[in-house]
Amino acid sequence: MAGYQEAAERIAARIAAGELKPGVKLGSERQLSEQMSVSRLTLRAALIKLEADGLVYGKSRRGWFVSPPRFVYDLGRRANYKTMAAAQERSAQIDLLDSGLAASRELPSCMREHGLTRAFLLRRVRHLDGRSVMFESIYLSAEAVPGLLKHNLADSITELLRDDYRIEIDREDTSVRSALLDSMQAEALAVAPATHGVLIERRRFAAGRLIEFDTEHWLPGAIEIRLSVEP
Amino acid sequence: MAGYQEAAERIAARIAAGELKPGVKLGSERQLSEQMSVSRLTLRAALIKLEADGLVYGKSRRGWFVSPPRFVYDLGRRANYKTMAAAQERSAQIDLLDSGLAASRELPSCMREHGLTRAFLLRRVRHLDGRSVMFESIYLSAEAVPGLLKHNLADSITELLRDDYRIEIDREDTSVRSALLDSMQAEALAVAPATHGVLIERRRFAAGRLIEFDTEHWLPGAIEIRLSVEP
DNA sequence: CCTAGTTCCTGGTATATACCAGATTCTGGC
DNA sequence: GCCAGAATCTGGTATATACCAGGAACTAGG
Repeated sequence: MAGYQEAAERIAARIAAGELKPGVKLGSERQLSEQMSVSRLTLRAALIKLEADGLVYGKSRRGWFVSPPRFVYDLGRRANYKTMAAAQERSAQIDLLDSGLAASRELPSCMREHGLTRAFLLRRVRHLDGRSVMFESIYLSAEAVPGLLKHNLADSITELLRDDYRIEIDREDTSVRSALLDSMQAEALAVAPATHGVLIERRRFAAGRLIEFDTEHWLPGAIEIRLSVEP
Repeated sequence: MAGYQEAAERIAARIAAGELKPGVKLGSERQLSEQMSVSRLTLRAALIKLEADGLVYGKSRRGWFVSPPRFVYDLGRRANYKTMAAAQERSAQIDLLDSGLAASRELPSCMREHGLTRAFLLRRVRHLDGRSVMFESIYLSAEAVPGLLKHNLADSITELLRDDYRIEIDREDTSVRSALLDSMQAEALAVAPATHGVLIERRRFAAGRLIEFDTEHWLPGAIEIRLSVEP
């Protein structure tokens, strides 16, 4: 009786008991598998399941760690990332990987449907307590934000639109689903290729015009999405 | 050069080309792995990745199938499941697995915090085009809905509350995250044990009182959550 | 023609083994 | 004491093999 389910339960129990604290690195896979008398593949299966459940997370070729609490992403409140993180007593950081005009080939179809032909594309990685947890691609209508690249692009885009361009977002369509990370995203987040994640897509409008299209790939154990509605 | 990534791409290409249509069963794992000149484990890894991306789905011990389009779950519109499914031209069905008073041990903590001591528990499975896609556990405050078990529990609970109990939900707190299915849920949905899924939790209030607590475990490839907000 | 029981097939799980490339650690030279 | 290069360790991937229990298909009996 040495299945991955049992191995997962034993590790989960050690975490629940407080024996292993968030951020702590588990031993190496070979080491753990020997300790628990299972093969390395079985141990790996257990870790991958625990990762999907948000109890541990793996950093590619760097080991497995006990997960901190999920970041709570409130779709209702329009607070920016760093403010939300501060409210949860966590440190946040945004890295700009890439910025420029999107090639017309790679213009998202939803922008083309709205008659847009040119857009800026930003690629960013968001960190939480030093860990990279989200990869985002932001498309901004080039007509709406001329000279975008001269601005600070490593902070809240909402605030940039409001303060520098006087654009107030008045509608936001959000979509959430499960999706794989492509190789660029996986590498940027230092996770195994083809890790699965939570994909949030947002279309943001001002005065009926599509201003921004945004895809956010979150590591699945790192986020919890919340929403309060009053019909 | 025979990795799971390449195998996944080849299968994805066949689906994208329309060669394999939604609902169609792929060959057996042994058969496919031989065709593609990879080991069965490698082929399985490819299928599991494709499943996380929503292109195929596995039914435990029954094979792998090409996924139909995701069910679009609009959090904003308060339409019921069957209506939403009909609008998407899909057939929906709800099975009641279990109903009764919840043991006080298994009363969810959020209900206890609201001073509730007794609740009904319903377990249901929702189907889409004949495929089971979601497992839900519904806790209803026993004070709010006396004699609940005499009613039809295989249809919209919202409508039951409104029509039979004159309870109008005026606030709904929703939470979405990634989570594993437990063995009961996996069995009811006919998927492999410890499959990962999308967990939607809802707390529903009427006149400031918690009426209902609901957990919905969706198969990850079967659902897309949408929301439109106008600040 | 329908049913019950047997057989075969399938996916789910487990093992041992191997190799690669990126991270980390160690070590020798300056 | 610092730095660059080498050796080592680690996770990621791939193979072959094996067994089990649930599903599906077939077959024999009514």
